[in-house]
Amino acid sequence: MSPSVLKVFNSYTRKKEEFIPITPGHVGMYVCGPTVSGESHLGHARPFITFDFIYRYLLHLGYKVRYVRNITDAGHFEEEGREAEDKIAKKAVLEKLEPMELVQKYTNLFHWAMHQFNNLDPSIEPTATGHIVEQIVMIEKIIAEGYAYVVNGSVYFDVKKYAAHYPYGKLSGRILDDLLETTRDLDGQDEKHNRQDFALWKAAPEEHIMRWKSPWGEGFPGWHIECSAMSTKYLGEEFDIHGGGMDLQFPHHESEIAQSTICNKHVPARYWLHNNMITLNGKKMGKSYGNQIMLTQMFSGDHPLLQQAYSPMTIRFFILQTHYRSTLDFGNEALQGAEKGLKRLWEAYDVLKKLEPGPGAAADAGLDTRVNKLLLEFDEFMNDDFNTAKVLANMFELTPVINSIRSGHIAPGALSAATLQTLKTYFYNYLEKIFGLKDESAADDNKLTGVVDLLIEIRKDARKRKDYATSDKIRNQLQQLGIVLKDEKDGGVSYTFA
RNA sequence: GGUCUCGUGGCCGAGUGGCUAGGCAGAGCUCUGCAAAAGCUUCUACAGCAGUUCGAAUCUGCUCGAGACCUCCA
Repeated sequence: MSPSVLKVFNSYTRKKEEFIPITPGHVGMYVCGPTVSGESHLGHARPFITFDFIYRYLLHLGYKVRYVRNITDAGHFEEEGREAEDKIAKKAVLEKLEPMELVQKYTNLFHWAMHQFNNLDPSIEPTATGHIVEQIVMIEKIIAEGYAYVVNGSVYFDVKKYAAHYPYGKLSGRILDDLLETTRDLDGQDEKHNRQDFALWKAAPEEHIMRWKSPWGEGFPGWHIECSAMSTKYLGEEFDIHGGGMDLQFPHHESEIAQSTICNKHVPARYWLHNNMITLNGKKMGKSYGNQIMLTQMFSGDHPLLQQAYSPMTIRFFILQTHYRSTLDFGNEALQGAEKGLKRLWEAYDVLKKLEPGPGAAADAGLDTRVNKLLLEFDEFMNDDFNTAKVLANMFELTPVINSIRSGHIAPGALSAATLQTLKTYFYNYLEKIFGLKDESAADDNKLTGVVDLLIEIRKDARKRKDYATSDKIRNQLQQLGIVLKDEKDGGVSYTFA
């Protein structure tokens, strides 16, 4: 079988393309991070888990990856054209907190959630407020190039002029004329030459707390410029992958492209990857829809729509079971299905780790071949635009094989030693290294496992004496504590912590 | 209104012309002191209509339905 190459769906060209990094062996990846003006909800989990397994897969392929994910802590306009209220400043007033205190609080919470999900930390996590100077420099350059204009201390990007020379709207499939017709009629837009122009810098009104000095007076940066400035600074004028949610395609990413094209003469990234949304009853989960479930609520189960708590790994697995470019509908039944499926898969993985190869060559050549084929497909599926769903399907097909070897339905020597080793390697690589799943059920307390082991010994003795009352008592009481005992056929006992 | 996407069995979801997706739930059987787990077997699909084709969930058209973006948004 010829080794397949990584192909990714590029939103910019709307095609699956072979992934070829600009610098061989190295990958620069920028992913739009959170706005830390509030708590993260379930929808936010999707992009960060998605780009985490993409990051992990690139590492697995042997690339040196610089993964940059920003923290948007400068806030944007709540309602453009109106009083230009800074989202973060406004909330801070409500909660009577310093803006940076609020930013820190939600940044910490975000980091905590990311670690719950076992997401790897990005290589660099720059903040918008820490890069005001870079943003100002970039804006000056755009003005110098003639693609931005200053009005009353604010700076706007001239989209109309840009569109006359460059393919504006290519990423989002938009036509400028359509935008002209359909852009909402908002108040106070008189500053802009054209409605679709966007702010690079906004003059800060008196009450605005977050403000910085600039050549145009005191103000704060527009939303899109931060990503352009920070990606350019850390990844260069042209880098490999730019990621984010599909809802950022327009206007955010389209604007980034315009800014970078003027400043750097390049579309910033070669491959644009966008994950789809998590929906609730078919509707996108989001603040404005009022249908969001916070991550802390997911983990605790404390929400009217939740029948139970769902662990971070359950959510991660739930997301992995779907292709990242498909919408994923939230539901208790679906989450519970994911929880059980993950448990079954993980238990088989635990069994696999302990399997010893049988003597000699594969006793069942047909099975041996089938197992190898399923394993090799893992790489093919991942190379085909990160099809984690198909990899997991193959894992589930291998699960009965693993369990059958353990239970004796399949002879231990049915698989060759080499195949068994490959099986172990692939499961480790995919489950732990690439998919980033981890065991949540394990007790992290040696004393506890010692006590459980002791109880199991006592129960074994009881069963030998056919003292089932005692043995059942031990099993039932432990179960009430969330420790589930299973009698194996070979006389052993395994247990899991709920 | 404009642009675009989607509609798969009880639930979640793979899948771009022919071959079983997979998970969860349900049913039966085997194993087991009992239970749990596991193994084996099994029931529900491709929104509707028409067309292209030897053959379509997969291509085309229409109808119905849902959603996304056009404003902050993962």
